[in-house]
Amino acid sequence: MGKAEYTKETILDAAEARFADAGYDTVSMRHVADGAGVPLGLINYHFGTKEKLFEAVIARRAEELNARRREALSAVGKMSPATVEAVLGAFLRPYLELTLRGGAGWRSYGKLIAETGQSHRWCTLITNQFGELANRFIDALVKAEPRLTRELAARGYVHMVSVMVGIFAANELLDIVSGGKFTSRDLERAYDCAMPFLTGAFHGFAAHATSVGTTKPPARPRTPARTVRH
Amino acid sequence: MGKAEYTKETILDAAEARFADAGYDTVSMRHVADGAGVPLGLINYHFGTKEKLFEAVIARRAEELNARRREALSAVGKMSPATVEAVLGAFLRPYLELTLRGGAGWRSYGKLIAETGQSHRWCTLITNQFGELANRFIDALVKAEPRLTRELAARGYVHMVSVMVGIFAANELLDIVSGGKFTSRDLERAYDCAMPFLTGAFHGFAAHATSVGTTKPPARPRTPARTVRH
DNA sequence: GTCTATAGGCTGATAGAC
DNA sequence: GTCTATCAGCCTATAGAC
Repeated sequence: MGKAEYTKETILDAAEARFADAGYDTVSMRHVADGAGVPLGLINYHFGTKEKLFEAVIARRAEELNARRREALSAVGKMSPATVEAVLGAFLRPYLELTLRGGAGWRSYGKLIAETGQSHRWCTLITNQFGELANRFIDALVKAEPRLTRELAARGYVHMVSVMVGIFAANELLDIVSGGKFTSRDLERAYDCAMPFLTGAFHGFAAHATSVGTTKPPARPRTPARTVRH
Repeated sequence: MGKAEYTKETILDAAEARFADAGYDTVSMRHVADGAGVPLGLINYHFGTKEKLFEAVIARRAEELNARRREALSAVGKMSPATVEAVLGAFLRPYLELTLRGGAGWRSYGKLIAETGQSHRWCTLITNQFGELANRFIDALVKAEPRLTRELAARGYVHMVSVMVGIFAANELLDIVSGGKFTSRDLERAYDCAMPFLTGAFHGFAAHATSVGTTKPPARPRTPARTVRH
């Protein structure tokens, strides 16, 4: 690695850590420069603007995460029959493994994309990086559970991302509502629990596919009984 | 309403709308002042700091939302037997109804608490306002589905909040992964689909309660087969 | 309570020496 | 490629006239 490359990586490391901890807006270019031990001007020289720096942070590790997910999904495709659970695992487990055992950089990155991925502001950036695989996972979900309409599979995928984000963003809601008895910091445990939750959710979707599965929802009384019937 | 009260409400209205649209950090006190049509100094006079202004925005409508949820939960408690679905509806439907039919202010507020509620930064503020009811909903979930351990009920509650947040934050992921075929803007439809998803999820939790329900997870092989067994 | 003016500091970005 | 010095603008918050 050339010296310039090394400098850029150092800057990206510092930016990644700071952005993950404090968020894009509260972190200044000076904070990043201090964290990386480089002068301020060097960051603009290498990355142009703050926004481009952020995009570079997101992009740096995206392809490896995508590759691992692609690989895991491919392995699932060779199963017969592939289960919904296996498809969900192919999406979530690479993310979990890298966050837990990929080192400090991946730990920051995992938190960063969780906190970034649900904001309207960076939606196009995130979907540019990770959206490519989304439809292949949705395809796999429909294949594993043919009762799913494409709409329900897509909605389920989005919900799964929401749950994932909630787990990895470490927002401590679980700690608070459980009075500290359970902690959101144990990601292994969170994963083990999220899995039956999500598989159950998709089974619920499949079971109700006939009643909610049309693109135009069936006419239903407006005020009372908004509830979907069993 | 006195003139000063009216001024404060006007400021809160403008702050609510701006914060919901652009986020706390990107909105300046000057933006709020311009939006409200009042001079900058008046905001600091009435609310002190920007952070306190934000807290006042969140607090203003919190009690009404809590009251409606409390009422709905109380009605569910009189059902026999209460269902998981009914408990979830008691949490989600007041939020949906106010967002859809409470006027522009509630529409902004619904978006704002969705975008705020999942961030680490405002976690204590949000749980101060909405955490009180959380344990009553968790209690109701356990009562409706006694196979749930308290841990699973708490985790399920948190996941439900994540899904809710994903729906109301309008981050357009659904629009993108579905190629515009389905839209995240139709909240009624999103609610109707989220309901069977979430009830299925809790049923999945209940069915797996014996295998994942202990506080200390059972010993399980580290590298392969992280998957929870059926 | 309302409004104006301004203090004091931090921001992203750049020009220019080396 | 690296580093220093600096620009111009925006920020929150406040002092003081009315």
